[in-house]
Amino acid sequence: MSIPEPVARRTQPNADSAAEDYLKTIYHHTEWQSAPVTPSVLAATMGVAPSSVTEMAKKLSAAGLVNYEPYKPLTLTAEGTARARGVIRRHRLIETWLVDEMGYDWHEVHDEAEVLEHSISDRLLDAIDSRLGHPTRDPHGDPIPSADGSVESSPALLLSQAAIGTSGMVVRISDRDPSLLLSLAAAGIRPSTTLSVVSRDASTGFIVRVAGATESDADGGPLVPVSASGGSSIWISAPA
Amino acid sequence: MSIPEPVARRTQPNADSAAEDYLKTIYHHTEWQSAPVTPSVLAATMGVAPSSVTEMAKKLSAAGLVNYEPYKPLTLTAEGTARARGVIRRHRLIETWLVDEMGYDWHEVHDEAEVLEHSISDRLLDAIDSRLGHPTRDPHGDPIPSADGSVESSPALLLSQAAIGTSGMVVRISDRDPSLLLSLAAAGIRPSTTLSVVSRDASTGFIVRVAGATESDADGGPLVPVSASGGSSIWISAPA
DNA sequence: GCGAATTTTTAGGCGCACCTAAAAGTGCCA
DNA sequence: TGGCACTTTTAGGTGCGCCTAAAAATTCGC
Ligand SMILES: [Mn+2]
Ligand SMILES: [Mn+2]
Ligand SMILES: [Mn+2]
Ligand SMILES: [Mn+2]
Repeated sequence: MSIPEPVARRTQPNADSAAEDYLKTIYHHTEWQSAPVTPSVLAATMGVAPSSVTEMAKKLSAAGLVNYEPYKPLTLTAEGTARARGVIRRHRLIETWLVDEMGYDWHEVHDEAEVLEHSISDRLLDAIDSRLGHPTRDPHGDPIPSADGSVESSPALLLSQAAIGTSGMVVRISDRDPSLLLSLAAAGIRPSTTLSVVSRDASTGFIVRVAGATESDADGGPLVPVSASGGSSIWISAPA
Repeated sequence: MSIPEPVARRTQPNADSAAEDYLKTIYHHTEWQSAPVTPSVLAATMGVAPSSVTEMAKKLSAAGLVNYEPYKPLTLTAEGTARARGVIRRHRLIETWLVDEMGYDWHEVHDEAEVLEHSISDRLLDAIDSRLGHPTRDPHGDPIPSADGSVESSPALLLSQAAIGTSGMVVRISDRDPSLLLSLAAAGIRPSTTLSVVSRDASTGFIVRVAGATESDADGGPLVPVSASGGSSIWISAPA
């Protein structure tokens, strides 16, 4: 007859996933290019109003995660950086798991990871990490921060900033645009593919030569067009 | 120089996970025992104030998921039942996955599933379901609703309601109390274990005899004490 | 069948993460 | 150096899911 136990079920639904997304986005902006992260930039990236950024900036500042002074760009504190890397670690391990074990293709994983990164426990994250053998790169070539917070950074060059004739290995491709990922996969372009820049035109886009999987295909594989926006989504290894 | 794309990142954090938990809890109350689900009962189970239940009841009623009339018990509409089963399907498949593939023990999975049940996509749920071979029972013996919404129900008897001398197979053990699960596992009691009720005392608890894994151990295995609350957490198959 | 105890609903608030509109600050450049 | 465009902050407001306290309805014991 006992009432079914007042189970303290209120595991708060989603903790502070909004805050986590702000931290992650601030970190992201400094990860590859490093322009100052102003409220307007952050607002545009996150799809919120600038005033929302100001509000959150104050909260994160009060929590010691963000350095905020009115009218100045936002930066992460050491603690904020650590937290951001934690979220990114989750995101990328989840993406890797989805591709390696759950039959997802690389263009399908971003949105799922965007949600799960806030829900998964440390325990489960560790289990995934172990199963995958502690990977250091996600399916898009992004480095996976290690559990202790260190990140392997490889210097890279945006395709849009490479001179004609430059060649290098694809290091990383932004996972934000699924259709780009789909078309690049079709063209055989993935992290570790070797490319060379054949032509570039700010408006039209680029043409790259894709080296075959084997080195034998010496003087070049197929020519592939890459849109202008694709050019700002592909990083190649910086020439030595 | 382009601003980093106004990605419509607002995948709403957690959809309506609160609503899902209400539906699930209402369903739960009718799944094993069927007392009327009043606001006070629901409030106690969910750990919220009764007034919160009334409010949510109105919302769910407006959404066509719950039948609500002031001062009457809540019931689920057909649509509400379907939704509840969907959440429960997610919950139990996640639990099964955690135990079968991720190295969790059965007493550790409930809380993780409580969160993930609201975050996982249909796509991922299907992938998990396939990997596991479309299981029909979770680690605690609870039936997993199928994708089309049907549920296999096996008539069962609460240990606390079984007469002395009754024996039967454990069909299901509530997953709400991890410490109970831990001690039952230590005593070798799991779904499909055969038990017989040796003694019962409403206040002290119960003593059950656990049959060995093999039938050979005919006239009985070890005697195990079960607390009073444990008695309301273990279901055994109803005698034929 | 009536009053008291209990349950349920209503009323009014709170924090969160968002918004729009208005005010204030910054910085460029004529 | 002053004006003006642009950015940022402030002010005030919304919906959600929760709360407490008070009011209303129901139920139960006599
Ligand atoms: Mn996210
Ligand atoms: Mn990625
Ligand atoms: Mn839940
Ligand atoms: Mn279970």
